[in-house]
Amino acid sequence: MRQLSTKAQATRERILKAANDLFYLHGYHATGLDRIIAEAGIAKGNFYHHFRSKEELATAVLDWHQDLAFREIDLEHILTEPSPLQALLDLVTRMTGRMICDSDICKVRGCFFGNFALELSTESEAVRNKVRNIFDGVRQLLRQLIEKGQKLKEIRSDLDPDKTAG
Amino acid sequence: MRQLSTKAQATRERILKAANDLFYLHGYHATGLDRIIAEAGIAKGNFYHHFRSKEELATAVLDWHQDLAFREIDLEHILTEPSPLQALLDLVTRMTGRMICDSDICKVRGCFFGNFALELSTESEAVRNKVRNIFDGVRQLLRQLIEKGQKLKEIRSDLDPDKTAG
DNA sequence: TAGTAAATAGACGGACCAGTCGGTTTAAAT
DNA sequence: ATTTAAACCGACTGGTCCGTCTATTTACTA
Repeated sequence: MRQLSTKAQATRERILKAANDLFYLHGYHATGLDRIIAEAGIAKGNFYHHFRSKEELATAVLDWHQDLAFREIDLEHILTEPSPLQALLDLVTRMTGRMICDSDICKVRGCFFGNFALELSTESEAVRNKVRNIFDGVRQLLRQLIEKGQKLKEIRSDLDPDKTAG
Repeated sequence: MRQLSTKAQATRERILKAANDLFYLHGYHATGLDRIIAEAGIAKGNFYHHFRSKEELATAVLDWHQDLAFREIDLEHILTEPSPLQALLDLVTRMTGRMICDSDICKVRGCFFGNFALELSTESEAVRNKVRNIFDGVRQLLRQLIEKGQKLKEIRSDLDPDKTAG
């Protein structure tokens, strides 16, 4: 990754934040670039200085959102929680908690990555792969917690860890 | 509903079928009208003879798909099945079965209505209401089956039928 | 068979789309 | 102070979007 000045980094961050919110609210196709740059408060040319295309922005937003999600879910806490079963429960609670939206018109806004995949997985291989990697990561995390819980006798040992995680 | 000749009905059906497939595969916004009418083998003007707008097509497709789904799920069988528990299991199995897609690039294509809602619920009140009605219908069906099962002692009576259905 | 409305056709328009490009400002390095 | 490149600007392009328009064919009805 090339070096960015703090100001340029802030610009990039504003773009990602704006795109993240708009994509989540209206979807990828329904969100025009003009709307994103208006929200970010920058000009068109500046956007293309930071991103090659809208698709590249999409993948960058996926990364950005993953970081955000890990922070909000407090992955650190999940990994250090001594009881794997408790860790699992916390993890699932927080993950599902991120998919709720208490507005008049919708109660569920779904999984950010899943929504993205639904709209783009048939069009963009880059997005498809990125989403798959993210899901695989979550699956592995779940599997490890299950295995740990089975060793500590907190979780029934007749369950197949991988399948249960899936 | 005004009377339609058989041929016009067939045309309408072709549009619905094409839109249904394309919307499900690529999503609403990613599917242009030109693509739909090409698939249906008709001209633009003909489309607007049958539908006022793309949005009206969307709601019509929702109705159309609901009919299709009820037929494929064999609602008749569900309602006449003597054991409510068995009926419930069959219903859920068939509903989830409709959300699978065995292609290389995706294993899950999700719920047709849910996908639609995700893309359009923030934009179109008509679509939002229609999807809500459909979901409410399914919820009521589930609730009735649960209540029936509880009367017949097939289902634990300490469950709240409405919440469980939800 | 004449008349009429439904059904079909496709060229066209204005809006908006992602993306480009030449030019300007900012800031760091020499 | 001069140079250089990163950062930024916004008008512009070609294409696609949804939807409109006029014209023509089909089919029923009187």
